[in-house]
Amino acid sequence: MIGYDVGMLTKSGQPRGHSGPGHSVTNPDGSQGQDDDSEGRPAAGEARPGSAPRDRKRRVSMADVAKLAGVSSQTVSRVSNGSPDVIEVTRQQVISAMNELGYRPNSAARALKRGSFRTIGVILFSLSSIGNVRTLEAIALHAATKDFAITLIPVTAPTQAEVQGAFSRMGELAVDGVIAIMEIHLLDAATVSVPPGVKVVVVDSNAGETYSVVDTDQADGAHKAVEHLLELGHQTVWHVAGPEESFASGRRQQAWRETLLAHGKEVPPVVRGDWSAESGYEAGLWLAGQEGCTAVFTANDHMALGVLRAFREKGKAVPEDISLVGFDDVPEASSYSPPLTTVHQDFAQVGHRCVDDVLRQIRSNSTEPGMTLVPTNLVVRQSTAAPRDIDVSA
Amino acid sequence: MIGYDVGMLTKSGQPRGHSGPGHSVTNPDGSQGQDDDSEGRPAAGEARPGSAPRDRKRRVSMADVAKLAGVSSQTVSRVSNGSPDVIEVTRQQVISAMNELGYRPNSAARALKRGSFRTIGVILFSLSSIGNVRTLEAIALHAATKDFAITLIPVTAPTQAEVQGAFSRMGELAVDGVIAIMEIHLLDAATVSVPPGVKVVVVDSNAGETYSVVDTDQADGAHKAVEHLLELGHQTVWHVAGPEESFASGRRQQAWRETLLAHGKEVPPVVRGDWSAESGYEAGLWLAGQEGCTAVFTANDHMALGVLRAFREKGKAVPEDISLVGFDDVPEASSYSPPLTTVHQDFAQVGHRCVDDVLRQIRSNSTEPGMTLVPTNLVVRQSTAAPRDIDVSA
DNA sequence: GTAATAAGTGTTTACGTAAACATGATTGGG
DNA sequence: CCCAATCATGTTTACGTAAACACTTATTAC
Repeated sequence: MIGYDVGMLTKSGQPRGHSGPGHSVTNPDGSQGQDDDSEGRPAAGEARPGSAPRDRKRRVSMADVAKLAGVSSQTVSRVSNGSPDVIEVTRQQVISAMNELGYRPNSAARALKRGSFRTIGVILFSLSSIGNVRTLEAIALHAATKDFAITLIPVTAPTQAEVQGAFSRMGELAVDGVIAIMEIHLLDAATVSVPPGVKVVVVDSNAGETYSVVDTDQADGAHKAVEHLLELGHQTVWHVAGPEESFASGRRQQAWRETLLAHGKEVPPVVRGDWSAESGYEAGLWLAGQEGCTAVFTANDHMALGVLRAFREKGKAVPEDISLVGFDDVPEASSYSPPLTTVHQDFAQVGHRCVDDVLRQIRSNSTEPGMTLVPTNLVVRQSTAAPRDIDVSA
Repeated sequence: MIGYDVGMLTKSGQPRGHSGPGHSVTNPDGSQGQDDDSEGRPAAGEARPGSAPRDRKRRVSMADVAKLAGVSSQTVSRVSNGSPDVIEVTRQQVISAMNELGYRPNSAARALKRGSFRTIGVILFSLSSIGNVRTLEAIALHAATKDFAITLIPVTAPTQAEVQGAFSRMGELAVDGVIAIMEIHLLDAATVSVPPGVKVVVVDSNAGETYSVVDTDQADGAHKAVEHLLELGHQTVWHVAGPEESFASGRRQQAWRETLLAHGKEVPPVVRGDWSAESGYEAGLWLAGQEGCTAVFTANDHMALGVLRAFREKGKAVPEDISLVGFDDVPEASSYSPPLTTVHQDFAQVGHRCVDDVLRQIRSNSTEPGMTLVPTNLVVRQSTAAPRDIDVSA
């Protein structure tokens, strides 16, 4: 995966000439080109004798293509939309006219006529969490395969007002459906009104009864993490939770607690962080001083990183003195010291399902909610082991 | 920043007992086959034979509002666009009619008429790098303040064909300008043709003479990193570079080399990684075995994380045995062990400038390229120190 | 051979908005 | 008091596309 490139600074910049002339449709500064049309177009906006180099050359429309190809604009439309009712010869004429003029369908007009934009809006508060980013990426990629575009609707602050604002802008935005990625519980149907007919899917929230929800199976993941530690022989498992406002955090914490109780274990006090590595560090400092703490489950990997640092500074070895499990499986988790045992979230899957669900709603023109939980799996690395004083080998 | 929620486990996990009854759960391996569907192209629409409770209530249009308010639709348009030429009484009538009917402007029609969508397209290959993500976030936020929306145009593979495809889709996409975030040098003007009139800004590439470019001042950052290590008294600085295709990597490497040469230092062989922590780990294993290696500059923080792990495993202490500097200043860098000295990139600034530049081009209707370099600054933490055998205190 | 289809293409129209132009009402200067 | 200027509003039109329908031919059915 890595190579040694001794001293090689040869300005390797240029990726093979690839000059291939072939088909230079457009000169970026293209003063001219654009052939056709020298025969005076009725609109004649060109006049502008004075300075003003407005090269506001009207875009090529179907009518232009139709004229060149010697057909009606409706036929051009049919070709453009792949209608089977066009004879091959005509189709070729139209296509070559399209190429000659560099025709591109105008999506505004198309959307106006069709009443659909083939676009999905994604509302998100922040891209600072790995999960949001990966989910967004998956959404974008999957939507692209369905020929849908993605419009981003950032929300600057996680307040009711902001979210409400984002939703009400929906109505006027060029969007057929909406995916809201919110890790905060702001989506009470009571307080946020969505324009009628807008299809919504929510990631990670409590809006389950009003809108479709897609999410990682948080409880399942936390359960697996805790079970793993208990099976190794730990008496109980401590927990570094995420911020209180986060639903994901809440669900992980709840599952952690329930799993402990189900095994008849004591439930230690919760340490609460804010997802950041820094807060994990502080939590770790405190945990390192707790008697009998041999196993810790942190609600995400970044906090686990902070915990690791704190433990190292306090002379606690991982996993010899304390075992640690994270959540997320960020790409770097395998390079922590030691490599982190963690719960892998399949964000790609989450994004995929989101798109499928909005498209389902758009197709069926209904807003009937569904719920999808994407399973997790535990990735065991080297940050967990049996506790010192217990022998489970027997 | 973190609070101790001691013992407070009493149901605190479950914010508002929202355990949600009812509500069908769709199994991930979804029996609901509706996946790969026939959605591809809208060849034949709907067909919907029987019932079809299409509540296709035509959307409220200006005409409806006009009728209710007893004015012409043009007056509604004026109110909608904040024209000053409407008398207050009339304006209020229109506004209340709007509210009553729940009118929202139709952006398709608006765009068709205006020839502008107030939308910026962002082409990106991947969201896996921190920089891209943070830049995108900044772009989205800043564009929002300018009342522009963001459309995502993901490119699945960093090939010429893909990028070309993305650009030619531009023409038909509802986009007034484009920001391309590409860390790969694929944007030769010769091979990629942009539809005429499309305003382009490129982040991190070599397209400087054709398109506007905005980027972090990579050379400056690398220079600062190397200078810092040399000032501490190290004889030279080793380098873990990013992948060869990356321009950012190339510039950092080049600046590293030039700085060493400027100080008359020897230039050690380059170790090449691929940005991942894993590749950093491998690089670190190799570096740990090199005689005289006391200072390392890695081209990003994640690789530095891997290097740290390798050094720890090889018994090399940081910074006592080897000093280490990263690049990016990811949020967790301060929680590495030890906290990492690194070059901070101001991605927010980069995104901000991108938007400003596209908007400039859109406003002036020119595509005249500009170039903006955003300065970096070195964040000194605890991974760097003077080498063992040198005394710089004098 | 004629009627009934079907296939391929053209014509008309509507989508919702806003620019350009037109109208009617008010004002003010001489 | 009239003409011009200004203001507030109405009317017409065009933006580019695609649905609905109309119109030719060719093909098939009898």
